[in-house]
Amino acid sequence: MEKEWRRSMPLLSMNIVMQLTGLTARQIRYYEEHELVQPARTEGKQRMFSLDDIDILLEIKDMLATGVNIAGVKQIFEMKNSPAAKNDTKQVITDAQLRAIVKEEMQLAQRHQRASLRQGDLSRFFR
Amino acid sequence: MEKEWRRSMPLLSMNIVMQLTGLTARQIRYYEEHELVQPARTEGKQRMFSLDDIDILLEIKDMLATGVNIAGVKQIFEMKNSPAAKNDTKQVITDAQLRAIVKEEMQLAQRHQRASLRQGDLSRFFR
DNA sequence: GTTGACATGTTAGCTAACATGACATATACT
DNA sequence: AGTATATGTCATGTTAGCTAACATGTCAAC
Repeated sequence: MEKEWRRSMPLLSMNIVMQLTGLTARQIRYYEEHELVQPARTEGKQRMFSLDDIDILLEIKDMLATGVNIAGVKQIFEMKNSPAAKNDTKQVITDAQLRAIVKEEMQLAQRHQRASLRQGDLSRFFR
Repeated sequence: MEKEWRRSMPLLSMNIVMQLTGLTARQIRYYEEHELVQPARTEGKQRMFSLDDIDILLEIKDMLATGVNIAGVKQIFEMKNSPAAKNDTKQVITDAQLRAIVKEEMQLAQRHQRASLRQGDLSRFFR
């Protein structure tokens, strides 16, 4: 309970954070620009980082090194912080639709008419 | 219980899947290449997709449209399927380390020696 | 206060690679 | 027989992520 706010206490300057993370100032600002970190500011607008911020920065560094891009990192962070998000591949096709599709498809195949259903994007029918 | 295997039953051909998802064959193969989908195969090596596959493909399409890249999509999928992964920003810096850092930093600042700790990447000490 | 290191926001530009397209050839379906 | 798919290779546009550079602003110490 005491450690908690100690970790979120903004006491590290840009300079130190650069050393701790191995990131350039430009990179760090870039990540902030994309809302991945929100360091506190002094009255004079200078960034002050907490330990939590450092953790986040190191995580970003990790993921980027893995090949994930900023958009991906953001998505993953959101996923971590939202308790929901647990939905396994949401069901976008109902069984009824399936039956219709397959039936339609078979009819078409049988009639050698690859003209109607087969052309055009049907994805709009789903989700 | 019956619907389950119906959804995972591979019965859709490339052609249909293209219509259903609005993706090109090239795209779908590309995603498979990156192990995001694993469609079944006929004896003649032709892909046969299940409804679950379709769901996955639509999800991929969604995320890519959002700006997430393949690596990100993969990461997110893994995160969904692994029960753990729940770790909020794992602690990479201990309080002891913190004290050392800050102390060191203050001493250095005081002595006007911006030469020792301040240069070099310290990120290797963490994680 | 004045000084000198450090931060800031902004702009401009590089580069590497991601995601697709396109084509060719071979094999599989019906 | 004729379309649909497979696989592989080459090519391409776009843009994400970053560096470099600048002019201005901040902070601590003397």
